[in-house]
Amino acid sequence: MMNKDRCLKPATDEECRKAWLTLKDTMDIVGGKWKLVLISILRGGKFKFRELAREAEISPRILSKELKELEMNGLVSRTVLDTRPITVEYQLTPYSVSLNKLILNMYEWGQMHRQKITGKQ
Amino acid sequence: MMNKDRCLKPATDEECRKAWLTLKDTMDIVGGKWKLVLISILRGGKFKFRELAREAEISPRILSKELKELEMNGLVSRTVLDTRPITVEYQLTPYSVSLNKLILNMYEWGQMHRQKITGKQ
DNA sequence: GCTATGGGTTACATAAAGGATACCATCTAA
DNA sequence: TTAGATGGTATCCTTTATGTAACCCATAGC
Repeated sequence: MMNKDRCLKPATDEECRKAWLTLKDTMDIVGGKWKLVLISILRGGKFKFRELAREAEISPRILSKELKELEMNGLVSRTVLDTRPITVEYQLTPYSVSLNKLILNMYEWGQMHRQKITGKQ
Repeated sequence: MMNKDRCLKPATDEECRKAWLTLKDTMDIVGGKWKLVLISILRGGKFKFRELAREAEISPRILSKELKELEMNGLVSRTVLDTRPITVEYQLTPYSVSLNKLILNMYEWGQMHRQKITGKQ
């Protein structure tokens, strides 16, 4: 139990399966080619749809899909502004902050690993 | 700078791009359908090729590919035993421990997020 | 020789992800 | 009235990921 909590070493097949499903949940939300790119960009502030498309060099179709998913998961909010013509702003939600530790970990591990394979330059 | 180190909020496009590439490195190694499943299973000890295939319910073709990638990245070691017929054992390397924090973070976030969307049961 | 087990590989098929292009609708300013 | 910006959607296509089935090689037991 302690063991499981500290290093997630599942003792039984059941536990292993549950652990995997939970990891998969996370991967579904943060994985794929664009999710983390968009989150990174949105850390810079508010963006309109086309601004974001230009910034990330992503096609509108994919951008639309990704933003919907991020919005559904409570990580991004969409605000329609009553301007002429109407504009839509996307920004990170306060909840998205909960990902900070994870993203930082991924970043650190990637950096460490790169140093390891390129010979600790 | 400090900001970047603590919450990875890239200030420039360059930084944003570099951050993304580093995150992508990590995703390449740990992402996909099988990598984390196999790592989870291998936490249980040594496994032979077919044992692992049975355990994970993965086809030999994919298993072979995944194991090669994990091995290339120094996370899994492959040992040929001089038995009749020869057998091959796969196990996690000491280096794989470096992923523990990341995996635990992913697990915790997934758990927390699930509680959030299912209404904090 | 026949069959079984272990460790895979090869060839082929399907599913999922991502991309390109064109387009729709609304509005404004020229 | 035409052109350009806004926020997208629809259609089609390519690439990558994953799966299935059959097969190869070696050894051991019968």
